Amino acid sequence: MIKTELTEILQALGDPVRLAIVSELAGGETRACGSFTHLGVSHSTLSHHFKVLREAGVIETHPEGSARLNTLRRERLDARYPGLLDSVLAAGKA
Amino acid sequence: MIKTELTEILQALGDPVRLAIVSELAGGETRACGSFTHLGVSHSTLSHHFKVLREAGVIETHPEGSARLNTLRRERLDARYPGLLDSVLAAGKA
DNA sequence: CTCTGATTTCGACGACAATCGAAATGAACG
DNA sequence: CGTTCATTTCGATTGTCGTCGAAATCAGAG
Repeated sequence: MIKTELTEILQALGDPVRLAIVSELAGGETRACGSFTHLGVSHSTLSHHFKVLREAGVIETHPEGSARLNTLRRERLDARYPGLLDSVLAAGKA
Repeated sequence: MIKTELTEILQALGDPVRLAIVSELAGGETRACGSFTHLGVSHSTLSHHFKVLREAGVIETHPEGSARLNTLRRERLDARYPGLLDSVLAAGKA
């Protein structure tokens, strides 16, 4: 299965936990990894999902003190795939 | 993993073969299942992918003579998830 | 330097997904 | 009804995915 960049993004967003993460990051606020425990998965699983989103180019992580803050790479996604993120987020909110 | 309707659609579109099928159906033409052999997978695999797309509500299949014609359920998708299909198709074309 | 809190990596495991070939189904047609 | 063509289902295999707990890493505080 030859995975393209687009299918990788769609696949990354196609998991409920990851879609919830992206949805919560969509407000623009940067959030630490540890603030997602309410999603009901363990820390190691969360870390795995962050890695998938990072490798798909959906989020980026930069260390800030002892924690790591995650932000949505909205500009990059909007430039490369116009409207995609917005429609997914709008659909997820409804 | 509690799969929602949206994540099911995103996951369905997150496979290269299925995205290619949807892309080719986007012209509006209805195509028989058998006309996708150029994607490099067997008939049974094609049938499986059509089933996934059908169950996700992305396409519909109606028998026409001895063959089955597939069409994209564009109106339904556009109504439920405005802009989603268009942005995915535009991204896939670029 | 050690302790502490936050995150990642490491195996491991069960579930699911993509794929195939072969067999079954179904619909026209002689 | 039997043949033929198109599609689906079946059974099997192989690989990937989501998940966990435990161990490793890493950055700051004492």
